[in-house]
Amino acid sequence: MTDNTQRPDSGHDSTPELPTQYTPAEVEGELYERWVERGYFEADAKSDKPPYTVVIPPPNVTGSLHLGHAFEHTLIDALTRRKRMQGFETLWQPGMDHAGIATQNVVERELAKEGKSRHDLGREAFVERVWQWKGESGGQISGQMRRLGDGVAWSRERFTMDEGLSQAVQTIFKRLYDDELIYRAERIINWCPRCLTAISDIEVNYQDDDGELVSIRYGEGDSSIVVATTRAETMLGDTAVAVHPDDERYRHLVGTEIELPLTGRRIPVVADAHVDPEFGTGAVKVTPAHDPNDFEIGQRHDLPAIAVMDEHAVITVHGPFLGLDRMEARSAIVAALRAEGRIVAEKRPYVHSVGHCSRCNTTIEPRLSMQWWVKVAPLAKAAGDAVRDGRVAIHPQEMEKRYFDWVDNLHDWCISRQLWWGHRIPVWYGPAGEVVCVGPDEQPPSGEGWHQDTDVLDTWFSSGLWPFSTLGWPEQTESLAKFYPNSVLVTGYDILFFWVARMMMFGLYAMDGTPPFHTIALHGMVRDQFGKKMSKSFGNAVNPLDWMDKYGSDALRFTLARGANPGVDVPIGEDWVQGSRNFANKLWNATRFALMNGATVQGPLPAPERMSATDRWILSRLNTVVAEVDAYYDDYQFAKLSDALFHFAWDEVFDWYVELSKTTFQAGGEAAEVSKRVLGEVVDVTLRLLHPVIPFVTETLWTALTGRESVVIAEWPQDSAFRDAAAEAEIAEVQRVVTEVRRFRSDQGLQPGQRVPARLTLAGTLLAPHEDAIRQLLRLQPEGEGFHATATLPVAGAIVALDLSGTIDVAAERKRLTKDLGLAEKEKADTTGKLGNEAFLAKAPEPVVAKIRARLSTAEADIARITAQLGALPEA
RNA sequence: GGGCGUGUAGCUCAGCGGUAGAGCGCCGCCCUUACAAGGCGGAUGUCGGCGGUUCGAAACCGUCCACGCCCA
Repeated sequence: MTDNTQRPDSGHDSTPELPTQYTPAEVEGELYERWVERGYFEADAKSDKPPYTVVIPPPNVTGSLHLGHAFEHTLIDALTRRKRMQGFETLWQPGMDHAGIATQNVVERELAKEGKSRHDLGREAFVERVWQWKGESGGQISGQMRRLGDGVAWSRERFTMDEGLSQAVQTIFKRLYDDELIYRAERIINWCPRCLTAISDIEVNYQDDDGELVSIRYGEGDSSIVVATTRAETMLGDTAVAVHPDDERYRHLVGTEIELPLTGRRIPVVADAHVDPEFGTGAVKVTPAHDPNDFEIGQRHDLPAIAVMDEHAVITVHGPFLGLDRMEARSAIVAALRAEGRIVAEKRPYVHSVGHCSRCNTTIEPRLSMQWWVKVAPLAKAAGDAVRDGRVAIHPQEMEKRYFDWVDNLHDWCISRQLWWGHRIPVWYGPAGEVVCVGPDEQPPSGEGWHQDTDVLDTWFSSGLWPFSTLGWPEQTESLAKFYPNSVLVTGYDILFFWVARMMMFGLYAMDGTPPFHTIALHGMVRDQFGKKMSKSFGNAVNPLDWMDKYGSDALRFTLARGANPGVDVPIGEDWVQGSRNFANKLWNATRFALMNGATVQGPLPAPERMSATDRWILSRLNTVVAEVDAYYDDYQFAKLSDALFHFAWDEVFDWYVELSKTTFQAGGEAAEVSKRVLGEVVDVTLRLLHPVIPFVTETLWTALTGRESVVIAEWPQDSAFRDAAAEAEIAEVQRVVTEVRRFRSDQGLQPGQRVPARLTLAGTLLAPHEDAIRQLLRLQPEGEGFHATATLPVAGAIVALDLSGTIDVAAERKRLTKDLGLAEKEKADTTGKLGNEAFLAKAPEPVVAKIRARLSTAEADIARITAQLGALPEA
């Protein structure tokens, strides 16, 4: 790794020329390429530094960078850049997942344009075609991550379909199979009739749709029962009607058979405790092959399951409805029933919750089918326990509840997909009904009648292995030994159930009970500037690349970081990005000022005795901020740390320290030399503190200031423990007097630049050493001959007398003073009231009482001062 | 239906038991030699409603109202 020492050619005899405005677009790309070339982001498994490992929840190979990625990556990049500066061997692992359904969809659409389907190509050629697509147009996000500045170890980039990761998949499948945690079973699954595959429960989105609720009379006369349904087409597959066992209305019918309309079939009436007697008529139709609840009722009562649709959700039952799509069939069947006089009631629209495919939004068709499953109970138990017993921490902690609710109530996970793109299930079937699961080092059985399962595995089956498969598992690699477990997983709370739970289950299982990460840091969703969800259809989605082009990557990153409160959604608007750009520009110009005035980082800091109170104040504050920022980082409080740095840099360093130092630099001499070193220190440390969040502008400025190689490999600042409360109090007085007099000047309508003769009486106050600076900041001239004070402002024990040449706006001044007097009197009344309350005096802690006493005496002093000033004003 | 969460300045949000804050926006003055992507000054809130606990409540408890999210 490169040594971060002074470059020989970077003497400070000549000040580097910086333009007056910062143009990010000119430098960002070049800086990033330099960082990568120099290998700053690579991680060495042989290093003796302590490891810090983060995996990116692998983005989808079909995707491109959106604000959600930009947000998450900003947080991860900030964490890892700081750790790298702190001397950790830092690995941020990049890569993508193969996104089975999404990718297959993309390539099938391409084929469709050529008038072909995947079946025209055949499986092998199709998969070949997908690889070709991936090579040409997949993985755009990798390039876009460079734009953002992500410090990832590119040489380690992985893809879930890589050879090594596929080995990992086969290995864990075999182990789980041998442990009887993977099994094959026929159940009702979520079927997408467009994607033509099963999907898992969490890939189904429920939304309220307008449907119809139709009440149908089954049977005849006294033995008829009315059932209500939103899915009339499934009645063709009904094999029972169910009622609650305690329901008096139907007790006499339980055990009898009634006729199922349109079919001529007779079906039993069964009693099942799961039927809600309060809902509708209290009787439900039972279609075991097309509804998960009905399937269970069917199991309990040994009912046949009659499938009435094919994989496209087209009716397969012979008769007038054969070949109709499920929606067409619904209308046709309702019409036929109506013609028979069997429709008792119709409610339309009937709003109810309907499942949709999260990939294509097609309505899910529950379907009875043979699939592969993971038995999650023992795995989920372990995943829950790891958090319960504190081996894994969730930030913010409130999110633990959601995690437990989820892992403690997990259903078995359907992992087989009827796709061609993905990891093919390593199970072979033999001619005599043999089933053989094949491990990665084994030869699959061959010969007459043997064939491999045609399904592939859920993409999450492979991305769940990501925290260790990327490190070479199942091989016992150096990287695995060095970098597992990961330090932290940073991801959105919406992903808790997707990747997080799976990574936890697989990590604990595969790595002998070692969880995949110590900490799960959850962030919110990016929203627009009004807090609305971003969506293409709503038209408020933003392409982060546009904002990066316009304002720079740093501006986007800083805006996102400033909004990042743990687990809370972050709104973002262009105005705010602009504000962040302005901050970067301010930083730029402040550093320019420092360079123009000879700020230096050479040599040790002067001893405190040699420094002015101003120097000691800013160093005291600087160290306080270092400590604050560290605490916020350790608690994943990105908004807080960004805000602390923003305010320290702008409100304290730029607005006050830099302004105060101007007087020092003008005067020259020893004090100026000391301040040059202090200013250099303050800017240097501030840039290093900001670097993890805004890497580009800080790199440019820091290298210009220090002449060193790169801030990426600079040391993270440490709190030197230097504090100077006296200096802080002294500068607070300076700020107070300057602000007071500025306010007076503004009220009096004086132009900011207008020089005013003044007499300052500062003797005996903390302000005495600061007369020059105060005069400079307030544009006060020395009192010349014929000085005549027309306004006298007592503040902080000092007196500032101004000669406004006899003209002062008495009305404006009286108005202001009256307002201040009112505030002071209210303060006096409030505090007097509290101090007159014996219960308060008896029960409130002493520091609080002391504080109230201090406020009272301040208020009284203010009242005396202001009253005197008002008395001294000429009559209007 | 079950669970979680949120209502604080025009907007977006911090604060979570001891003087109501920030960013952006707004008003006024200013191109003061680092910066107009800037400087200085200013205005703005019965902290959703009602009860309670407390010496003291934006904060804690109860309740109501209004939103939002997740799960079924």
